[in-house]
Amino acid sequence: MPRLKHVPLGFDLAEALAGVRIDRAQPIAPQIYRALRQRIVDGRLPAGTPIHENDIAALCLVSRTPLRAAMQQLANEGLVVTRPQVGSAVAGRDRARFLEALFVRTAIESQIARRLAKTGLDEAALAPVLSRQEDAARRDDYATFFDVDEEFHELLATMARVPGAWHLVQSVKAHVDRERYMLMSSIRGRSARAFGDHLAVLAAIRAGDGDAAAGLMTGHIESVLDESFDRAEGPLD
Amino acid sequence: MPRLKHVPLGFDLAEALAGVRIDRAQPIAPQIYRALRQRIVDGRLPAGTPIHENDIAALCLVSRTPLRAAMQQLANEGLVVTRPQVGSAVAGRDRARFLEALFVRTAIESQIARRLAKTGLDEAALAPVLSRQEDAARRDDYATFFDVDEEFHELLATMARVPGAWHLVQSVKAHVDRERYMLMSSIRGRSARAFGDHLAVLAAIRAGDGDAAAGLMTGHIESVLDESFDRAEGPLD
DNA sequence: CTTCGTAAACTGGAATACAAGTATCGAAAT
DNA sequence: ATTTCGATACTTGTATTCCAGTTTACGAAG
Repeated sequence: MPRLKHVPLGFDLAEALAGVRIDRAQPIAPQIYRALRQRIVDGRLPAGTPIHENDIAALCLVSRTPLRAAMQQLANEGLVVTRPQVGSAVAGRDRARFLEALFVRTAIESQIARRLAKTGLDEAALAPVLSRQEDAARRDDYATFFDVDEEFHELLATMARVPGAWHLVQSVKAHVDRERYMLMSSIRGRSARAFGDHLAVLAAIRAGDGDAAAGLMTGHIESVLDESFDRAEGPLD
Repeated sequence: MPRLKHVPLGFDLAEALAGVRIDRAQPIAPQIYRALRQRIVDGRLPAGTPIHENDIAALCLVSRTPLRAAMQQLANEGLVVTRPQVGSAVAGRDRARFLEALFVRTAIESQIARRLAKTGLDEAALAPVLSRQEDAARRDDYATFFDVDEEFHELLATMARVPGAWHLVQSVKAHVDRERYMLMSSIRGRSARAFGDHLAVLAAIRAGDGDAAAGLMTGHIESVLDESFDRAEGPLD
């Protein structure tokens, strides 16, 4: 049986896909997509894990059709690699792709910061998100800060009237988030630092200094580089 | 029969899809995707054209399965809108989406210019593309200049070591290209002007002036705005 | 004549069945 | 013993079939 080997030791696929609950009343493909994406990002599906459409479909109790739709989107984002008539697998962590994702994020989000410096902020919409961030930062709870951070950046894109740009950022963000998840547990005080970054960016925006806001945003996004990427350099396919 | 009406008068779908030739020896879905995308961009499939999967599949002599894969990608890029259980149609021209696409292009490509100002250019790879541009510009042949322009921008992304970023730009570029196709025939000397823009950007890059290069690139990309978008403001769905 | 209800038919979504291609494993020959 | 050739089995890709939801059209009633 020419199944792709290199399954990371006694790794149980069923366990990794345990918590997949499908709401049959809603479109299935996006649900499968989100479930797989989340599991790839947080490491429950490590790089190199073979993705056999039949197996996954059976484990998730869905047919191959919606699964394939999800797989195609995943492949389009570079999260899985699929060789026709051979098989698919979770894409290996690739430094070049990671740096590209970082490039795209900084390019788009720094431009968003620049624009907001001209157009101004919607402080009313910002306040609740900031308060949640402050709370998470105070408790140094990076797991929830992770989610609130997402909210924050999305809100900025919405305020800049480019929600579609945020959609695009999300499609590459997975590669950044994979690294962030690796680093999450090891760093202390990381939430507080990120929160500080946010406040600095906002201050520059309020001051109307577009260049400064863009630079601070770039630095904030690239701060993930500070915590040694190389340490986690895993094996590539 | 609850088929989506509003077919643009006596518009023949079969004629618009006349030149679709499928190479059965290669994956079908990408071929269908490219064919439809091109026809939407160049106007052969006008905004609002209903896309009935059965009809299209029959006209292209393929099954619905690969067609649906193409449609999903098209929908993801916003080129077609699909209401579940109702039907799909070519997306209407949307000024907001167009401006967003422009925003993303300028954000990424100006950043590419900035980076190249630091890292330098690969003049050897650049030369042939430039010569083709000059030739097209001299003949004021905007149709072929259109293609060479594509090459140029892609080459810049490759030289900046972010080919994936270009892939992302392409996914939004369709919305910009739709406008460009509208304006193509009406403007004279447009190729020469665009070529001049390119030379200016390259000069700034060679001079190592990142800010200037970024600004020139932004101006070049946004030059499509000069030729009155509003003139072609079509009906929205 | 207008409005509401019902039914039919078309649509997209999912599941199943079929075809083509490749890598692996084994056997045979050198 | 090693290398090469062939068969087998598993994979993705494509086609076909089936199902459920929604909309529109038609008819009846007020």
